[in-house]
Parts: sequence; structure tokens; C-alpha cells
Amino acid sequence: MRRETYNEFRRLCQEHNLAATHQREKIYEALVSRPGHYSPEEIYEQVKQDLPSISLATVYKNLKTFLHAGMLREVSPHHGSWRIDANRHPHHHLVCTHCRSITDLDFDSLGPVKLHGKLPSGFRLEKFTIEAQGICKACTAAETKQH
Amino acid sequence: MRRETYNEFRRLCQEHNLAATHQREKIYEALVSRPGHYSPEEIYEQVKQDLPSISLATVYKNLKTFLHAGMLREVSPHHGSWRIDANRHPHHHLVCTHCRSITDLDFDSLGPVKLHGKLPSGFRLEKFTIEAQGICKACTAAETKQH
DNA sequence: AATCCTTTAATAACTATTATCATCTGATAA
DNA sequence: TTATCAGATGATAATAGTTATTAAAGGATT
Ligand SMILES: [Mn+2]
Ligand SMILES: [Mn+2]
Ligand SMILES: [Zn+2]
Ligand SMILES: [Zn+2]
Repeated sequence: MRRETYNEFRRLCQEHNLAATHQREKIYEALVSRPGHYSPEEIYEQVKQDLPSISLATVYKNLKTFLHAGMLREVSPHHGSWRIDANRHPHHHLVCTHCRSITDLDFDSLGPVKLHGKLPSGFRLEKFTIEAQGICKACTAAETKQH
Repeated sequence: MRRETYNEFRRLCQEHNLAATHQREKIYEALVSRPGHYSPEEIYEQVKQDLPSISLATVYKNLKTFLHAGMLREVSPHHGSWRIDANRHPHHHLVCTHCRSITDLDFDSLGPVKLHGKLPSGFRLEKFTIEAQGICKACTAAETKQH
């Protein structure tokens, strides 16, 4: 691992009160040292090359820990199960990052996406979709109650 | 089912050479007759109220059939498995609707999202994310070869 | 009504994720 | 340095989500 990456890892662990274990170090490295948007399984395969006895459950658990600490992000806040949309009109979505609920947002309530320059060559664009991510009304209310 | 919805269903089935079965009718109705972004399991539960002997596999198969025919949409083209992003800088994504690959798109390559009016009250916005959906270079190349 | 082809129900198989728990280890202070 | 212990790990069972298989049933066409 690059010295710089290692130091950053130690710092992040300290900041978030996490033990800097070998497993966490390698999981972090597997993600940060190369581009891409990997699945837990892919990270597991990568880390196993250095730590053959690591458990897949450890990978899952630490990814959650890292996400919770804000050290990493998830690509999509609604990966859990397949969701079907019967609204065939162009429109956007409000997505709650807490309960994962999805509601329609009128197409005209957001301006068009402006492209500066060009997309990477070879990519055949079909459409832009915009998601407004945040906390829905119900979750905000539930949160407030607790305090 | 509303007469209008029923006629639309028959028309769509004819257009796409699909037998207009009871099961398909109820699956279509479960989606179209109410707002929301349902999972196959949720649709199954709804349809079972009318057709108690329907199989979950039938729901899955027909959702795929409908999607393929363009009668419905999926909310996200990358729901399959959890994907982690180690890039903490604000940025967007190119998503291939064919192979589901995800690549980064520089934040500045797209203009800011313009909000016309207000979001539904109670929703606490964290950020907008934009996905450029289309066919990636590799998939386009593979497609071209076949012809 | 008979035939053909599609669709369905049931269920096994498979993939993805989470829970459980005995054991181990990193961090801290003696 | 060693002892201590909360927190972390590995093994694996359990659960959730999806796909494959196949015999039987049902639309469509004649
Ligand atoms: Mn929608
Ligand atoms: Mn990214
Ligand atoms: Zn919510
Ligand atoms: Zn592709």
C-alpha cells in the first residue's frame, strides 16, 4: 500500500474510533488503490490474495462500518431489490437514503441537464436521470420524535 | 379494473404479441392502478388477493416480459448487488443499461441541477445525483460485431 | 372440438446478505 | 512488556432475493 494511503487509513480509523486491523487495512486498500465500483464479493476476492483466511462476512461488516463513518459511499441508495416503475412519462425521483422509499418528482420541476463538453467517447447516451437524495418526510418526523 | 386501463392492457398485449392472460392483467393492474415503485414480492402479494394460486415466478417472468416490451420501466439499472464507491469527491456516473458497468463522470462535465419551485414539503434534500444512462463502449462494440 | 404453442404453478437451485457465536486480537494502562 | 477486555474476526447457519426446470393447463387458431 502507498504510504500516503496507509496514513490516511490510520487517520480515518482514529477519527472514527475504529481499530486499525489488517482486514480493514486491506479492504480499504482494495477500494481506494484502484478505480471502480466494486461489489462486496469482488472486494472479498481481492483481499483474499493478501489475507487468505478473511471471511466474506468481515468484508460486509466493515463496508457497512466504513459507510457509516463516511469513509466510503454506496453507488445507489436503492439496491436492495428490483423496483418497477409503471409511470412511463419522463420524470425524476426523490429517494430517501434512510428508508429507501422512492417517489416521483415531476419532470418539469428540475431544469434540463447541461452537458459541458463531451461524454467519454464510445458511450451511447440514452438519457440522464436525476435523483434527489435526502430524508423523506416520514423519516424526518420519526427522527424528531426520538429527541 | 378501470375500463380504460383494461383496454390499454389489451392493446399493449396485442402490440407485443403477448397472450392477455388473467395473471398478466392483474400484474399490470397492480402496477398501473396505484402510484409507487414496487418490488416483485409486493406485486405478488397484491395480485394474490385476486388470484390466490399465482406463483411468484410468474410475477418475475411477466415483469421481465413487460419491461422488455417497454410497457414498464425499472427504477434503477444497477440494483443487482451492492456497489461501493471510494471516490469521495462529488461526481456523477455513466451507467450501462446493458452490462450494468459504472464509471465516474467528472462533476464539472455536467451543469448544476436547477430546481424550479420547491420540492415536496418535508423532504430534506441532501444532494442531487445524475446518472447518464446508455450503452457503454464495450457493449456497443460487441453489438456491432454481431451484425 | 382438435391442435399447437405459450404460459403457468410448483419447486429446486442458486446468489446475495445478515445473524449468531465461539474465538481471537488491537489498544490501553499497569 | 505483559495483562486485560471491548471490539473484531472467521465459520457457518439462516434468511432474502432471483432464476431455472418441468409437467400440466390454457389461449389462439383452425
Ligand atoms: Mn417513478
Ligand atoms: Mn464513482
Ligand atoms: Zn424515509
Ligand atoms: Zn455495457
